[in-house]
Amino acid sequence: MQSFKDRVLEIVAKIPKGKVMTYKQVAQSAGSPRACRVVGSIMKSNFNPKIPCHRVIRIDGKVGEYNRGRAEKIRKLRAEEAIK
DNA sequence: TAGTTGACCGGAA
DNA sequence: ATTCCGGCCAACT
Repeated sequence: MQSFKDRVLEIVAKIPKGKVMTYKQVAQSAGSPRACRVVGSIMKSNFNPKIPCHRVIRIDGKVGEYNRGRAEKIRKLRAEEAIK
């Protein structure tokens, strides 16, 4: 039995290149569509290169926050053509 | 065990 | 259009 945290990490790690998922979408895929806040908290607590958290953005299309800086996150997304 | 926190979302002013 | 407030749920202390 994996915790919600592990499940979210697994889903985020499965996000294909050039694709982006919203926090809510990830939370829903993890089993709790209303735990969008928890998803963010999980990521900052489990940041590792296997988890492309820069592909997880807000539902509004904004990048949200990032442990290394939003500019860096946006740059990566643009490099993958995941966003405008 | 209970309380606080938060990389969010949605609605209201 | 932007800004404020409340809610929701899991992790952390």
